[in-house]
Amino acid sequence: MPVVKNTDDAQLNHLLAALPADEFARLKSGLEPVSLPLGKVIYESGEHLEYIYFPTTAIISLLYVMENGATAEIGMAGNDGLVGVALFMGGSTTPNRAVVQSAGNAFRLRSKALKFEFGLGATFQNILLRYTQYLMTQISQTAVCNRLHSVEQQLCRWLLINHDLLQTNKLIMTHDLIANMLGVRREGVSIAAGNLQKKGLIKYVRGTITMLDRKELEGVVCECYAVVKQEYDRLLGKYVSKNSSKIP
Amino acid sequence: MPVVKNTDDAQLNHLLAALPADEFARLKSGLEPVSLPLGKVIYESGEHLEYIYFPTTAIISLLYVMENGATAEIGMAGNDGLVGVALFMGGSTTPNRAVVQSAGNAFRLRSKALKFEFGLGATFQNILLRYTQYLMTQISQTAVCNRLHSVEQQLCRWLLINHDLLQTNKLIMTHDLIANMLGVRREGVSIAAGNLQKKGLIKYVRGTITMLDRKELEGVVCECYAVVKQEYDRLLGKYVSKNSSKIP
DNA sequence: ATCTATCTGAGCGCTGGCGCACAAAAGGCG
DNA sequence: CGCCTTTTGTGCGCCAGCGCTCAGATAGAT
Repeated sequence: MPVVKNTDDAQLNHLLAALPADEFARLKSGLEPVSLPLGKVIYESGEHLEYIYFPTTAIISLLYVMENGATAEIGMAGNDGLVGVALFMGGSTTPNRAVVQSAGNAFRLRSKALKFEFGLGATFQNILLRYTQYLMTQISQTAVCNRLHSVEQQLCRWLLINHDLLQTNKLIMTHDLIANMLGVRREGVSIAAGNLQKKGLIKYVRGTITMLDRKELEGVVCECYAVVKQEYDRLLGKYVSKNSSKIP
Repeated sequence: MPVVKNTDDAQLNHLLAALPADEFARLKSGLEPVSLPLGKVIYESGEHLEYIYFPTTAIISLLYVMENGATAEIGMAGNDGLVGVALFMGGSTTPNRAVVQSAGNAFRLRSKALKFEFGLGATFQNILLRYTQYLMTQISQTAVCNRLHSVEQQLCRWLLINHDLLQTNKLIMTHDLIANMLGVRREGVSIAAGNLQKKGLIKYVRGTITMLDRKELEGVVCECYAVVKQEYDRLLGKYVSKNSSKIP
């Protein structure tokens, strides 16, 4: 159900925007705009994928779901990336869930068209593989961060990542949902958020968090945040515009 | 410094063994056997890679090193895989270290030959990408396991993975080294190992751990172990022989 | 305006893992 | 054979995060 007919918006996604004209031209007709509501499950763990998604304004979270129902986030993708690497990596699916964390739009592309263009071994393939390596860095850093850092630091990191992907500094998200992402207790998030609020770095009321002082947040966050960000620039900087994650 | 002239041993690596005759023939001359001593650093975090490694009897650990020197393992590769995905993914390097965890042999292949064969888009590419997806699963599961499971369970998992990659049930490894891998205290490992020994599942003396009862270990371990193993079979089962990780 | 569901604050007690410090045991080496 | 290094056992005190429970606050619905 295409909402818009033209694909100009596709340029909002940094990866699509980075493609040479001829490669984009081939993909263009296959790019279907979709609107993604908050909470929508893009794909379920182990379910074969049909489409790859290139978010433009939406943010999608990669969630791991344990047997007992506990969840933990392993990565996130917004207009800086894509969702569905398993399609071109060959596995067709992955053992994790993808959920819309912030409502917005995306373009999706059918598996067949994706694989064809990927198989040409040109820029598209290069960008997709580099993005995948970036995603691995994200996941690795999450693993390490889970092991070694406090909830407060992890919350900071999570807020900053969101801020980078959002077009605003307002975040629609309850403590409970954040707790599910971070894989910790809701109370733990409330306490950590309370501390940040006391320090004047954020402000929140019933499901809306406003980031007030980015600089200070960057002072509290652990090294994990910067490492991942730098790796994005290193891997994809030559394709996407500088300061891709700049916020007004 | 080739130790052996012929490359028959290369068949010990499951990924190389899975290649069609013609693809292997092209790679053959570029495969250089190397002997990897315990503790050797294959590549340092951020250092540009020259070779990709296909272990035959060695086990290599992917270690993340924090600014303060703390370490945590994010993945492991033995004869079931390879080390150096960054070479074909495009990044040339990754922000983690690769260390020999169990001495043994491997074959290495120069970046240039690797990229050429990868670029052909045949089975080799397919296997490498599938292995990379498997590695992502490994890392994801580590992230989740770090978040949600006890040291004892993680130790179990670590022992079982090693057992799968080893040709023996004897493991040369001190508690202290294991602690560095798991990113926990040495004492924590000693206590967890002590418990497992009391239960009769393992036995250890000064740097040597013997696995006595695999079945029981599988009873104690968390779900993370099986998930990763199944994903290997799903992604690469059609290429490598069944029960690739069977131990006598 | 009131009710109700949702969200956040706060207070228990508990436990796993941390940091530190030191003792005991097991090799290795001269 | 005795010294010395490495490895493992043990025992503190400490704290972050967990599970549970309940109260207060807030927005949305009726």
